[in-house]
Amino acid sequence: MVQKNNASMKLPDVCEESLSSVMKPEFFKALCDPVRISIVANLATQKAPVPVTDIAGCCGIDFSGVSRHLKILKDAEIVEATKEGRSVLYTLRANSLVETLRGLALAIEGCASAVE
Amino acid sequence: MVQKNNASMKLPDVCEESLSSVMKPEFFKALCDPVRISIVANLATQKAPVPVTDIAGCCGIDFSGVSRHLKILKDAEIVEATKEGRSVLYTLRANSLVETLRGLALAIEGCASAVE
DNA sequence: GTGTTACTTGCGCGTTTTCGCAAATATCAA
DNA sequence: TTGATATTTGCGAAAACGCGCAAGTAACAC
Repeated sequence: MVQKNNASMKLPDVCEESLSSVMKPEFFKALCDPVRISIVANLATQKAPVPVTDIAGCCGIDFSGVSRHLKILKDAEIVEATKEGRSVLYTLRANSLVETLRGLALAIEGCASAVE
Repeated sequence: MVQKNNASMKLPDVCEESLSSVMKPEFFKALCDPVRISIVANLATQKAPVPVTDIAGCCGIDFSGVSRHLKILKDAEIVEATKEGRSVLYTLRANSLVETLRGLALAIEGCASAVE
C-alpha cells in the first residue's frame, strides 16, 4: 500500500480506492466473451454439476475451447470444478456471482451518493 | 426470433434465454479494461461533469487513448458526454449502471432459484 | 498390458485490442 | 486571419485473445 490510511484521505479518494478494489477488471474480463456468457447462462439453468462435454454443446466451438473458457471462469471464481471419475463437473457459483454484482452496485451507489 | 414462445418452453430454457438477453457481453467488454475501470472509479467520485484532460490524469496513458476509452464507455451507455465550449464533459451514468448490475443479479438469482 | 473416454494443454494462425504519435477538427481569443 | 486549447481520428506496431487441431494426461474397462 502506497496509499495513506482512510482517516487522512478525502472522501472522493476513499471512494475511488474502494471502488477500484471492488471493480476488478478480471471479473469483467471473464464475462466479456459471448461463449463464456452462454456457458454461464447454461450453467444457471442446471441444478446438478455438468461435465465439460455437456457444456460444449451449448456453444458452437471445439470442446478444447470450452475447456479453456471454463478455466477462465474458474480462475475468476465464477464457476467451480469437481472431479468425478474421468469427468470434471462444473457448477455456477450463483450466490457468489450475485453477491459480487450487488456489491458492485452498492459500491458505486455509495460513492455516487457520497459526493452529491 | 427462431425461438418458440415462453408458454411452450421449459423453465430452464426460459431462464437461459432471459439470462442471455440480460447478460450482454458488450456491457462486460466495456468494463474489462483496467484503464476503463480507473475512469469509471474516477468519475464515480466527481459530482460535476469532467473534461477529458482531467480524466486523463488518472491513468498513465496518452489522452488520445483516454478519449478512445471514453467512446467505448459512452457506446455502452456507462458514461455520457456533453459538449461545452471546446471541452467535452463526461459524467458517469451511475444510476443506470447500478440498475444494470442489480438487474443482472436478479436475473441470475431468479434462474438459480427456479431450478433448485 | 491395450483401448476408450473425458478433459487439458501446446502450438500456430488469424483477428481484435490497445497503444503512442501525428494529423485533423472544433472552439475561442487576439 | 493567426494562434492556442481541447478533443477526436488515422495509422502502424505490439500485445492479447480465441480458435482448431493434435498431443498429452488421467481414469476406467477389458
